[in-house]
Amino acid sequence: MAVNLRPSQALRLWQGVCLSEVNAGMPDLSHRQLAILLTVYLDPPPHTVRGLAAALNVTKPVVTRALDTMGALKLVSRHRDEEDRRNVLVKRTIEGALFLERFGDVIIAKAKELPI
Amino acid sequence: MAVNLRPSQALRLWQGVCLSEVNAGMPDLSHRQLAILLTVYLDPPPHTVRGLAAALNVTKPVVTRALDTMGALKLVSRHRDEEDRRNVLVKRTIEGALFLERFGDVIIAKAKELPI
DNA sequence: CGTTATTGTTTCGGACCCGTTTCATTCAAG
DNA sequence: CTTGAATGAAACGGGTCCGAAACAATAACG
Repeated sequence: MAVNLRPSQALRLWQGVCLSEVNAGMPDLSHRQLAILLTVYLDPPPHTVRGLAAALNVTKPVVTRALDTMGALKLVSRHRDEEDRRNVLVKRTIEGALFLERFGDVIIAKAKELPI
Repeated sequence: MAVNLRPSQALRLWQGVCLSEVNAGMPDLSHRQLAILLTVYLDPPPHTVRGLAAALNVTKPVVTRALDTMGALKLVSRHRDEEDRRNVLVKRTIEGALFLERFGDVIIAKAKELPI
């Protein structure tokens, strides 16, 4: 069944999730960083810096720095590609999976609370 | 009818909208700023700096600076409350309404594209 | 009045993000 | 082997955000 939202529902959903994020003391990831994180977890691997930059239409340093930040938070991990040591492979972590699981739960909860 | 999302749908939705934001060259509003903007447009007025800070559980300078930024973008406007000149009333603008209308359309479109 | 409270703004310091450019490493092709 | 291409990371400069604290301006109260 397709997911159909009305305008006020769409914006209310966004407001509710943004508020949860702010108040939960969640690390403040930029939209670019969140898009990178979600792509790593939702799209099939392998994920390289170049590939992510191309997929999201951002520059490579944006991806590198996002991986620095999210790596420090243990949300993703980096590994050299042993078959082509120029590449860096971005991989998922337990912490990242838990983080996004919780994030998804927030979205689902806010969606369920929406007025009809 | 309640809006029920599955976890993968919720995260896909967020990914799609984040990507649209980044690529559309939309002004980079933080989550706090977006939450403030949405609250001004979705919750009934009047909106004061103090009221917004309390509603979102953020500090007053955060609200003031968000209004600076979004005011420069014409997304909201400020007016002194003539009945109590200590208060500042935050009001909606045409540009802000159009901005959020377009933003809502992006969310709706991404929701409709979600796999079943 | 003069004092206290409330409201919003500004300042300060630190941290982060972004785009561009430059650099180091690694592969591939002549 | 040497040269050139590709990949990711680092450096630079500008801008923004944040929290805490100090600062006006206005109102309320004794």
